[in-house]
Amino acid sequence: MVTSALPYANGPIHIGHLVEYIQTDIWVRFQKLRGNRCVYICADDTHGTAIMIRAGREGRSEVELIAQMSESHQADFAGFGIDFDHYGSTHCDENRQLCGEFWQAMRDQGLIVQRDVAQLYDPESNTFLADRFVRGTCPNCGAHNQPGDNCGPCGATYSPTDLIDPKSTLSGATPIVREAPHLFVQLEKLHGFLADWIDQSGALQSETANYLKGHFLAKELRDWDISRPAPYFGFEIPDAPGHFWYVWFDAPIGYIASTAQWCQAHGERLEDWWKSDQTEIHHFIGKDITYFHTLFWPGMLHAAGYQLPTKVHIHGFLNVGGEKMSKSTGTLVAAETYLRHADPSYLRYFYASKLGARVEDLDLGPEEFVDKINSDLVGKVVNLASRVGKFASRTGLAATYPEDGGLFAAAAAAGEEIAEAYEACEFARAMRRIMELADAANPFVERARPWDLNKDPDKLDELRDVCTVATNLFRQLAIYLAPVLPKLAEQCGQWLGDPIVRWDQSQTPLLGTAVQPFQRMMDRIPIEALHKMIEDSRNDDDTPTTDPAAQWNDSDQPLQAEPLAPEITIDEFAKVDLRIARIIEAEQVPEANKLLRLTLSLGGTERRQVFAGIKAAYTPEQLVGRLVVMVANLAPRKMRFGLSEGMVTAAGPGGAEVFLLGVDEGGLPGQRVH
RNA sequence: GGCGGAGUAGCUCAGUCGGUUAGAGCACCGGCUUCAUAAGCCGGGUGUCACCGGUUCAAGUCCGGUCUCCGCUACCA
Repeated sequence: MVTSALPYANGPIHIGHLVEYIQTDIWVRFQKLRGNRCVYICADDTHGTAIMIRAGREGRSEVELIAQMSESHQADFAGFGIDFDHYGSTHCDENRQLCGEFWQAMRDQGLIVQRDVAQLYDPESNTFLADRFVRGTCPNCGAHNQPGDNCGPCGATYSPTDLIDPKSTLSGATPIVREAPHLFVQLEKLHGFLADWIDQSGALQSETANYLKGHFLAKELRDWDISRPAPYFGFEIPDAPGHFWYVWFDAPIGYIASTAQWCQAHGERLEDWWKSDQTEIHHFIGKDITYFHTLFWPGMLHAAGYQLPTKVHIHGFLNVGGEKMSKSTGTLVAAETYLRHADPSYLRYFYASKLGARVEDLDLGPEEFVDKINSDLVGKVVNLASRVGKFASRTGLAATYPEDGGLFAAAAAAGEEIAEAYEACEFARAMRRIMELADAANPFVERARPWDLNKDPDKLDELRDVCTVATNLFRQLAIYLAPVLPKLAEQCGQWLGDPIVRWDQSQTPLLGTAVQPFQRMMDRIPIEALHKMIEDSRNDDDTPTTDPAAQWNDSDQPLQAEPLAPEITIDEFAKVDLRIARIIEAEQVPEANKLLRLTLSLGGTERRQVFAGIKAAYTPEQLVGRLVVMVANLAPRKMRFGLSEGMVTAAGPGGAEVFLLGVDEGGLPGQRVH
């Protein structure tokens, strides 16, 4: 039983998602090629506030929205050769029923408690507001238009009910605080079980087990808020009318529900797949949803008497060109956009060549991508077939395997090692070994010189022998690569009239058979294709840029990261007393990670001590003597290292990217900024 | 600050149990070749194995420490 995480029905599939689905699909295809019984299950994750809001905004029902989204997801996956045994939806009767079963089990074991929760409620939309649907003024620093859970500028975390002047992003209305009963899972009651499972089962990569032990298991596990009051798009809780299961409760159960549908269609028993110790259960997920799958989910399975995962395979995120993907730079490439510009096999191979079994982010560099495809796949693998293709079609394959200097035997012997790498999800290692075999195969053709043999009619047998060797070496590669490149395996099978269906076909040469006319199997990719893809992707979502004098090409990213605050009056601005100040002392605060201690002079004897979070951006030496702009009438604040009596103005996202505001020539300490 | 990962050729990375002169692919240079998709073959490496110290007959590898980068996490005006 193998699953990938259920994609949320709120947006299209992009190349970041595809890391996981390609990784899983390769592993599943490998298992099947090895003759293992293996079922690959997935589904759309369809519930929650976001879906409800979006459907409302688009003026259609949730059911319509998720149906359309499911169709588009499945088309994207099909385009990349992701071969699910079944693709379902969390919004189905099977799931509702299974959720009820899990719920009852958890009730029976006394894991559920009820408590009132004060939450912001939008009286206009008649909706409780999730954190991200509220914006307001940060209670800590006063920054405007901040989201409901944390403040961008100061990083403070708080509850949305703490926000000053909160506004609903749905209606713009001022939310009211409303108490509503919520149901909680007392996860702490499963603490011992989870600790044992994480420690003993071997289901988790060591770094993940370590992370959980350090961050969650070290203290008491908090109750998990598992219900949402109406209105909510999801399943109503049978014994708590007006309350719905939180989407993260029914989503993983969707794995089982989707399996149930598959069972029904194929005459299988669900128990054999989810309640049998004869069946391995493998989840492939991204690191962002680690704790749902390593704490809540095992707890739920345990409570309901289902089999626990054999392995939770966790992968990292995709970067593009060394940076996080982003819409504005066009690196967040939609699956559909990719397919307009490049062959899906390329991405499958590229990811395979980068993926290991650890939780590590991977990087897609356009140059590296093009190099790998053109050198490895086209130059080495496919070209091997291509260079004898024409001759082989004429001669066919010899009846007995000719002398090849041990090449075929060596490649056959490498099969187990390659298989082990696949099995362990060390795809990069597998690809490396396969390319070594391809490297060894090409010199054979060179030395045998089939093009010379071809000119001499008397040497037809010799030519056939050479073709037999080269063709079989290619076929071995195609078999080893079949999990990654199913299309190539298919092409190879058609060419030689012998479909690739089993791994151990790599151990025996194909002999005494005719060969179909050779057709090219794969094209080189020009780097421009990737540039166009990114260009195209940038245009995909954004309106065309109407740039009259955009000669500086400034990104809109900073503004998006921190949208404009609400309008204020001149009087409100006047309350802020900004002054020019001179930094007369600057020193490190050894215990602080980000802070420098500054002494500012406002001229004369007026001094202020300020702690500024600019340590990563400036050294004390760079600062002494500089004029800066400070907030001079800010209430003093006691910090761990002393009293901070003001604030130095600076811009930038933070860390080393902090830029102090300067003062042009002539400004004097103590002068007010108007 | 805590936890985890990484640092080896211009780039991407192998390097097993400590054991010969530290490797591969790509890129680059020279030659050969013309079957093949301007593909292929042969040859070409002067690397501070991040740094310092230790153990050892022997350290890229083991131990201790330091630095840098990445991820998560905390603190942070």
